[in-house]
Amino acid sequence: MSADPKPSPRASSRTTMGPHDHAECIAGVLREAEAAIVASGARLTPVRRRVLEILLESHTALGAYEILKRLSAEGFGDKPPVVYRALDFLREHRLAHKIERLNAFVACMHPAADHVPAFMICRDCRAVAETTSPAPLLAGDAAEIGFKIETTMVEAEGLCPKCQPK
Amino acid sequence: MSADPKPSPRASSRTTMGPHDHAECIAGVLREAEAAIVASGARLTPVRRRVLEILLESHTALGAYEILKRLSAEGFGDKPPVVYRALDFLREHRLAHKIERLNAFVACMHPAADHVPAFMICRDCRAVAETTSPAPLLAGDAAEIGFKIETTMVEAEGLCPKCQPK
DNA sequence: ACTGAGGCTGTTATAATATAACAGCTTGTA
DNA sequence: TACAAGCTGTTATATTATAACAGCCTCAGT
Repeated sequence: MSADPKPSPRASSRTTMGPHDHAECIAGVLREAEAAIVASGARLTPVRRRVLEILLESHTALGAYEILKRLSAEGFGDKPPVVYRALDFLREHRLAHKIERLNAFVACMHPAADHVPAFMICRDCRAVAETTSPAPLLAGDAAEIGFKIETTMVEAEGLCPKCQPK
Repeated sequence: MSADPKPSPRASSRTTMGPHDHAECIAGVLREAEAAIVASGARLTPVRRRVLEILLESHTALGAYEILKRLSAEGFGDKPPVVYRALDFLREHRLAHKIERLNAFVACMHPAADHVPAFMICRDCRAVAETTSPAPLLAGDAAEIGFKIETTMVEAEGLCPKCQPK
């Protein structure tokens, strides 16, 4: 772990839901992301960096074509592979996750941790809260049938505080 | 619970992976499915029943267009809405699940139980094992931020016993 | 500075997945 | 019989994603 001028907020409290210092949040994640990528020998190029920023700035999960629209408005390419490639890169480096349920993407809120992502997805506004999974899910069942788990994801759908009826 | 001439296998042991009496498996689930649907006042029409059977017969998750191909070969409609509507119906009645990760569908292996589905998905052959989730996942985190969970799903990807290298 | 290798960006084209909207048929009921 | 509800089938289109190739940028070795 590198020295951190200001301690970043508890990883698990980083979500797009509820009150938080968004700018600080973004800066913190970007710092960690940059460090992780450089350490791995890969390059956080302008498109890739911008896609990560767009995801970080968003309070909801974004579809690929939504991200693409913003990229092309800023002078980057406007064809699907541009955004899908950047997303693939970010996902390979664990800086972004795909919310399968929405066919949409979010920035990872704690890139430094090797974790099993778990999401709470608002079906109304698509806000997404990421926490890490509380337990080695399914490990017992997997062992029982000889299945070898490589990645796990938990997706819960419901209503975020804002979208709940009074 | 209704009287059962032969006790069906333990619900959690019903998967498309590993050895089991497939015909018995299918018959058992179909019986439970039919009962649940009749009880709810809905109708298990020929297309719907056939889609459920196709899913039950399969040892892997099936894409909608794959199911549609089989339907149309048997004289049912050959347009996407035909299969998507049947799948929607089955999912509403908890007789089928969508594996978001694969954009594919599987029959529910324990339709009688109100459960949080958890899947182990082979990335090689797409076999899917369903077990019920071991715990009220995320409940603590959800309560903490005021998120109201409606449905949860766990998807683990990896290699099934058959597809693992020796 | 030159050059080749690898990797990144941008493009064309197309594939795969999914839904909206409407017409006509079937089924149960009065 | 005749109506209402709901199911099936259709046309058309939207949305999400990938294959394949061309050109450019970057860096290491010279």
